[in-house]
Amino acid sequence: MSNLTIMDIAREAGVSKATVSRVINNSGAVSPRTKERVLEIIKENKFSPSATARNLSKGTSSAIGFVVPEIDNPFFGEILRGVTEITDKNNLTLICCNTDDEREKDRRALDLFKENRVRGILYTPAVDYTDKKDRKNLIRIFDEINVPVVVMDRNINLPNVDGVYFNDYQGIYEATKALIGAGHTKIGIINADLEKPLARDRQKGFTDAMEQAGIPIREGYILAGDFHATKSYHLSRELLAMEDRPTAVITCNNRTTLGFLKALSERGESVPDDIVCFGLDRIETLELLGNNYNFIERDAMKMGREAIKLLINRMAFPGRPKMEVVLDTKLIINKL
Amino acid sequence: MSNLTIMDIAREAGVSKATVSRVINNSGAVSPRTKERVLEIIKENKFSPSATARNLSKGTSSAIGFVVPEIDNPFFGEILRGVTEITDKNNLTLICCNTDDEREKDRRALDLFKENRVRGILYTPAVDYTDKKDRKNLIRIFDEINVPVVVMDRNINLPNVDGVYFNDYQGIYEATKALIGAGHTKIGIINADLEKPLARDRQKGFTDAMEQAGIPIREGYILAGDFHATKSYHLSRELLAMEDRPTAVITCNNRTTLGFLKALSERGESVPDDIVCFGLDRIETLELLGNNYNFIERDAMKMGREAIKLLINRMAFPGRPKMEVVLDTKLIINKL
DNA sequence: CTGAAAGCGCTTACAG
DNA sequence: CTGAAAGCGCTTACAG
Repeated sequence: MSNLTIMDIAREAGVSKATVSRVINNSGAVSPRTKERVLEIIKENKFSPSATARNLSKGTSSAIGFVVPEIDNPFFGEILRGVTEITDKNNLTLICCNTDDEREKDRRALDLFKENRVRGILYTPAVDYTDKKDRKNLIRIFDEINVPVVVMDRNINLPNVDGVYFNDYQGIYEATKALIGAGHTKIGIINADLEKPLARDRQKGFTDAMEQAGIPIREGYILAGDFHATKSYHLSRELLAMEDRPTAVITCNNRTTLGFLKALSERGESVPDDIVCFGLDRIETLELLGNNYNFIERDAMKMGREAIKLLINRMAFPGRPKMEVVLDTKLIINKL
Repeated sequence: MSNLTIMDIAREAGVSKATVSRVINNSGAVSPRTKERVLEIIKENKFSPSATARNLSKGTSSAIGFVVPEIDNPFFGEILRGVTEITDKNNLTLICCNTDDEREKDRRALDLFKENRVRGILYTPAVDYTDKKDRKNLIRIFDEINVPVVVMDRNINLPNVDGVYFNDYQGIYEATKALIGAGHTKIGIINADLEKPLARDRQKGFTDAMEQAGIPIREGYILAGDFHATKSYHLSRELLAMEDRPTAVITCNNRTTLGFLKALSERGESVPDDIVCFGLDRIETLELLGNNYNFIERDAMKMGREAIKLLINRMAFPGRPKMEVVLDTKLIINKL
């Protein structure tokens, strides 16, 4: 049996489609008696109006595009959870895409959103779009889609686009200061490619803290990987094997931390006795197990909530100036 | 500037809407010259046809509903990843919902899917629907929506509905046998409420293996929690504090394992020296760190892939008999 | 090979 | 308060 339509309901209620529509939307004037009768029949038949037809007719849509690079990374899982918490309440539909950090998939996701005429996009870029051409291209695509966009987590400095970011600079800066305060001077850092904005930002937090304390930075202690565990693991092995190695290491995201801890445990060493670790992001498993690493906490669920709120706000006020929400991080210190 | 329509393209190309439509869909006959011209103009204008209008017109949809209870649990994150891998290739749109294990949200997700006239649903139930009334209700809802459904992971035995499940029974059964084979006789198990089908299934794997080996099962070693870490933690504390405690413990999902390991590490004890642990599901973090627990591996990404394949197949062959895919698990043994 | 027209299931001025 | 009609942006028989 195919789906009922508004026409079926109208017929059965002995009214016109228009009236049924008014009842459904609670719009216009409908006499109480008519309304009741129509509602009754709708209920009886478990009728629910087609979102597709409604969207076409109204020229709007209830869909929000959501795209993240690694949907199986709990960090993004939590963001998504924060988002759904609010979309659910607002009757918004989430179209989810996963890009595996590939530009091509990023592109396809945006095409999909365009075809579906989404009302807004929650976007964590797959790559950093530092390449001039890629960047121009991306900006053009957003121009074409022409709906509100909120960038999450990875700030690629798009003109006139809202965003929600963590204050990673501050997090790393404070973590570094905390280590220095605890007497560490030989501090290493495992970061990603320092050409990339995200990595640069974090690196600056480190450098600033070190310079302010008048502590020289040793080139050999600065490792530039790619934010993934494997790379971090290999870099960490080298670092840990150095003759004169750091007494503390800062890792710049949760994957990096894991790579480091793996290299460490392979040597039969552990934190914080053999070396101190200060990581970015909570790692739930380790925390549960009482692992003594220190971390900079970032509330991903909150990021999700803020992002969708920003988007909804922008949908309501398309003309308002660009807004960026920067979420503070928090140091969780176990032992330095 | 609002979106272009097929009419704009038609006008500019000097043809009718029908022709443009044929070009877009590669359907019907269009002269090569016309086709080329139309394509040219489409490209120039970055035109992409409205999925909404197309869906309404064709009476179909490109959307698949995806609903899981805990989107920030990496297990479901991986399932989702497996799903997107295939939907991306088939130009299917994923509408994601998160239910937090709440029946009410489960219900709302299905309503949403109905309104959006999705073509199919990938469904992990929020609750087990053992309650007769709830169950009837659910079946009725699916009847109303009347599109293919594939249940994932949690088998609630819906009549005539496809599903993809792991062979948890076999996993636990083999794990238990492995423990017995290594000489353990005092084996505990941390499971969920044994009234629930999921838990019962796992429990049976345990019981069967023990009985076949002629080993008596001690009531006190059987803990029934709820598949969450906190509950497991509390139960584990009691278990570990017993005078005559087990030498090995089986934990029935990743959360349960964490709760157990937490209770253990709090006592200053660790696996496998103080007690052996055999868990269901890999825990990436622990593995990376070389933690010596044993686990039953379940390939969640594969579950995602199989589920969407089953759904696509069912969409193509609506009349075919019910199919269930049961994925084998695999023992990963470190030290028993 | 191409176009005019009807239709998908709604919404919304407009008229009464 | 209610309905007839036009329109949203497509697709698809049908006729030529």
